Amino acid sequence: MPLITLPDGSQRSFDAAVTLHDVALDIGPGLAKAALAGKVNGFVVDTSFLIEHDSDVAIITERDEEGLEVIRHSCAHLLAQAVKILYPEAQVTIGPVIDDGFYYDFAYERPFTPEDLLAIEKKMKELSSASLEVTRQVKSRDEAVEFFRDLGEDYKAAIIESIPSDEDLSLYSQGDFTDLCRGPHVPNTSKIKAFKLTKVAGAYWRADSNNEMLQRIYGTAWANKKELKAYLHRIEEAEKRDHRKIAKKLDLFHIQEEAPGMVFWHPRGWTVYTQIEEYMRSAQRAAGYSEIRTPQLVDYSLWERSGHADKFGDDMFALHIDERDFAVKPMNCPCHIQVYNQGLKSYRDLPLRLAEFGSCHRNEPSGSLHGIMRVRGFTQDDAHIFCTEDQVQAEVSQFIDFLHEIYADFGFSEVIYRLSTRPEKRVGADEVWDKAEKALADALDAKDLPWELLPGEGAFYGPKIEFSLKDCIGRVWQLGTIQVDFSMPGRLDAQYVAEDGSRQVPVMLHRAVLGSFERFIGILIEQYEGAFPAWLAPEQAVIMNITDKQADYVHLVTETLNNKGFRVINDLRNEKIGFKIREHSMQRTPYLLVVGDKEVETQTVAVRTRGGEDLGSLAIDAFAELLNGDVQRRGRALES
RNA sequence: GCUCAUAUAGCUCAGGGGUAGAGCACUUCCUUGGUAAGGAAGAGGUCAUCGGUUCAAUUCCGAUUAUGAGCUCCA
Repeated sequence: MPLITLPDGSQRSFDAAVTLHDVALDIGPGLAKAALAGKVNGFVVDTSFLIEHDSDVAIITERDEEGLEVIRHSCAHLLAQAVKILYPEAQVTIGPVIDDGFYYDFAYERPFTPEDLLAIEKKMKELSSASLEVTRQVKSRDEAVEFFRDLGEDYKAAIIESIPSDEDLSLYSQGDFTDLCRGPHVPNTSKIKAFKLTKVAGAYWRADSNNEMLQRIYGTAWANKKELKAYLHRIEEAEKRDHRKIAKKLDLFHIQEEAPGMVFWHPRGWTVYTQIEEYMRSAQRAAGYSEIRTPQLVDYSLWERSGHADKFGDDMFALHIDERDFAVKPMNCPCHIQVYNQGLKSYRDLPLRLAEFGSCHRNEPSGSLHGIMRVRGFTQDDAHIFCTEDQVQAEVSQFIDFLHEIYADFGFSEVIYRLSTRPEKRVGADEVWDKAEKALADALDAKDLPWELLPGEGAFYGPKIEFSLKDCIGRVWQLGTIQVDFSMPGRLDAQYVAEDGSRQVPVMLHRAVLGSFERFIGILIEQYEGAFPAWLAPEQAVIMNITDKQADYVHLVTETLNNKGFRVINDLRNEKIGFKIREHSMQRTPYLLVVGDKEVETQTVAVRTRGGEDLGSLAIDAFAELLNGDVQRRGRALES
């Protein structure tokens, strides 16, 4: 006699056990038709789920977040079914839901081509139109292994074998296709109405690069065609923000074949870069850091002592000159310890904060290079804080506040926090790692920040907090970090004299706010779509004449504004004003100043924003004040 | 590093076994025009590199390098 309580609090009782579908039907035939799955006492289940006891029940439709997930998951099965029909030798493996869609990995003798993808998608549409019923059955683990072995699905059998033998497993079937799955799934393939296969790529079996490569097909699926279309449009728009495309249009930098993974900065891009560097320099000075500069090329023995040669050696550029081995520095920390080690330090000197805009080179795998987001030569806003154990948490806490202030100046608010703990390849004793990991977790908790744990993802010398942002198409990039290091100072003989006169080893905090200038600028370009706020813009204003007659006045205004410390250029080309406005608007110059006879006469400039807003005619001083206000606000005020 | 794809003018791209194509940009000339493209003419390429097949390769095949997507790895 189950008594069903619905989300609105209303109750319905039934004489006998009922399926979720029956409950939906009891509420209304429309709902029964729309039902994709349901929630019984908080667990998402199929519409065929039999309710035998009093329960809280909700019907899930395409309008629920969970409904969309069910659709995507079922769409992955639809993909697998289509592939098995078209390419019977392909073996199925796994097919999970991801952001905005799903993928499915197949083992197949050859890679799928874009043409294959079209054929598969066509078959999927056929299967959806065929309205195949999706049914669920339960088997014991051993039965399931046997079932998939008989089908020749060795990967699937291997997956099941790694599940404890006393567990029962659910299998879902549609047509002749059966897959192992926890579920739930849509009751009928016709519920999968709006989907598209997006790309095909290799992916390692069980995510291990030592294993064979499988063929991964990605797709996206939505509740209806309209949402699918909106998604595809969104992706298209996002791709326009790609920092590589914008950088070319705005002449910011380039990368060429002779220096893979290294940036050639052009005047306009370098202006942005140096503005950021100057800003960071003064912010750091105010926060109690001392700036230093250390060598790029250092004898290999230092990297051996620091542990880099052992744990990081494959990623370093090493060279042999005049019978000596050197390496280009991949990190600044060992060099910073050398600066620390000059002169005996007292506990009174701590915390000692040494900062460097340190140029580093790492031989990153060729396949991982990506625009200026992932390069081989980059500059970190790096610093190392030498302190006592007791000072760690306060320093971490202070750093997080500092980082938030800086991100706010750049207009970023949605930071992703992650704590990475000890990796397999590491230096230092486990007790030391325990202490370091706890210090970081405590600092985050004390600020009540939401964070995600990444076990095993820490640096080889210590755990870290990562501060990440997303790029225009949703890829997450780590920018800032703070890492506790109880190991390297000891390895490189850093000491201080404690209050009691004893020699102690300081703790070292590695930290960066922007991470690398290169990556950070890449993110900024995408964030602003190239329209940098005035304080960062390569050129803050351009002054244009209508005819040659105003040229002298334009020169005068240009000089006046540049003398006030602004970055202003002029455009005296023999072109129509509309042409110049179009060009400079596309170059994203914040202010376009037009000068005709009228402006010369009244000693003004006609001000237009890059967005097309007409601010009227302003005296030079008034414009300077306007621009100065923008510069002072930095990225905190949203621009029109 | 792995899988797949791509590489043609400064940029964006078309083409195709036998003198290489467009738009924009560039140069010159005309035009001095008030808020997102004024007009005309001209110049510009060893078709990424190295090999192979062929009477003939920029085109077909292979390797290399770089780039792109994804995987793996990391700021």
